[in-house]
Amino acid sequence: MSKKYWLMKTDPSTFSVEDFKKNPRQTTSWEGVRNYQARNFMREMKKGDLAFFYHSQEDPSSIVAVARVVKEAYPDPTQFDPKSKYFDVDANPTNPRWFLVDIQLEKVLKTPITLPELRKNSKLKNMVLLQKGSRLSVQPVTEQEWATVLEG
DNA sequence: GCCAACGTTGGC
DNA sequence: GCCAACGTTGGC
Repeated sequence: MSKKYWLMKTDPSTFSVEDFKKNPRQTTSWEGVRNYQARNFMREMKKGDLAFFYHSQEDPSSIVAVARVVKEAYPDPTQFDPKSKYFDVDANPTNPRWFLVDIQLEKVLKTPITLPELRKNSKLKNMVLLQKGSRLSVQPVTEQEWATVLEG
C-alpha cells in the first residue's frame, strides 16, 4: 500500500509551526476538526503518510513545513471535555463523532512556499487548496502535486 | 476589517 | 426535503 499525501491548515495564532517545534518529540494531536469532510480524510490517513503544514490567515499564507502521520485516527478527546472550546454537546462516547491523528514535524522548510507561488504554477491548478472558496482544513494532495510543490 | 463562499441548523 | 438564516473560514 503506497503512501498518501495531505495538506493540513492551521491558523498560526491557534497553533503555529513554532508551537509544533516546541512540543515534546515535535508531535501534536490534530484536535478540533469539526468538519465531516476533513474528519473523513483524517480517518483515511495511514501511519507514514506525509502532510504539508500550512499557515492560513497570514500575509502571505504559506506551506511552512512537512509533517508525518505517527498515529492513525482515534476519537478526539476534546469533544467530550466541557471545558474545551471544541466541546460537542451531542458527542457520544460510545459512538464518537470527531476523530484526530497525531503528526510529527518532519522538516521545516527553509523558505515557506507561499500561496501566490502555488497559484503561479499551472501544474498545481487542480490542487484542492487553490480551488475557489476552498476552506477544507484537511485535504488530499496527489503524488504529482506533492512532488511539484517540493521541487519549487 | 471586509466580505464571498461554504457548512450547518432548524422551521416549515 | 427545502431553503433561509446564521456562524465560520480565510484571502485580500
